[in-house]
Amino acid sequence: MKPVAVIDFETTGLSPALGDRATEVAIVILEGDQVVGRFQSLMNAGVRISPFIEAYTGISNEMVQAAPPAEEVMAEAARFVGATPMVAHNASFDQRFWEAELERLGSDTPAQPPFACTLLLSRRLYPEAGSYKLGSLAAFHALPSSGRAHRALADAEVAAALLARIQGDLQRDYELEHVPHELLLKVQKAQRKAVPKAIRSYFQAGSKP
DNA sequence: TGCCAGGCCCTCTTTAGGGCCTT
Repeated sequence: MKPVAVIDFETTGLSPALGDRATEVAIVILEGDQVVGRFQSLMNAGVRISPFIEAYTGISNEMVQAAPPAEEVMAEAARFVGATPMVAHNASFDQRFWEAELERLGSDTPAQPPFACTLLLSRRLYPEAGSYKLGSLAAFHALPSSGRAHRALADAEVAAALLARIQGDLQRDYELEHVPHELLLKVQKAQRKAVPKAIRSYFQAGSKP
């Protein structure tokens, strides 16, 4: 069973292109349905946190001022992840911050496959869920909660539990031994009704389950 | 100067608009 790295960022806002920066990162390594590694750190990017964000995340200016520099934390996070394929909830958000913060390091980082996304996968697999917020999906699946929502490690743990659920459901429904990252990417890219066809074509193309 | 996300997905759609989701 190959590991995947489930990541969650807390940030000062929605867009690194508009100057927003990461304030906290957490990474959970998942093998099958088992968590085998965790990384979590606040980071100091030298930017102010707005009152809205402070209330939303519980991360204050005092907390990040006491944290290690963002470059140091991101370098350590990159070493922790290595070449492990990555997953996040609404992954386009976390992937943008991952790439933007790593780009600031100025060093070469290993090429990685695209992030798999538990939000896109849930839209494909659970059309009856209604809401696709991380907390709503956790309630829908009765996943265990682990700490304060909107803190990086708690959200990464919930996203990892959601991914384990998704992988388990795919294994059961399609009689798979395991669910490769590449298959998750195929499924999240397919239209909802085309998911079974996408899975069949993945294995007919010569990939082994 | 002032303003500013980006991508997905549904529908009263495709020569578009608006809601959702992440902080």
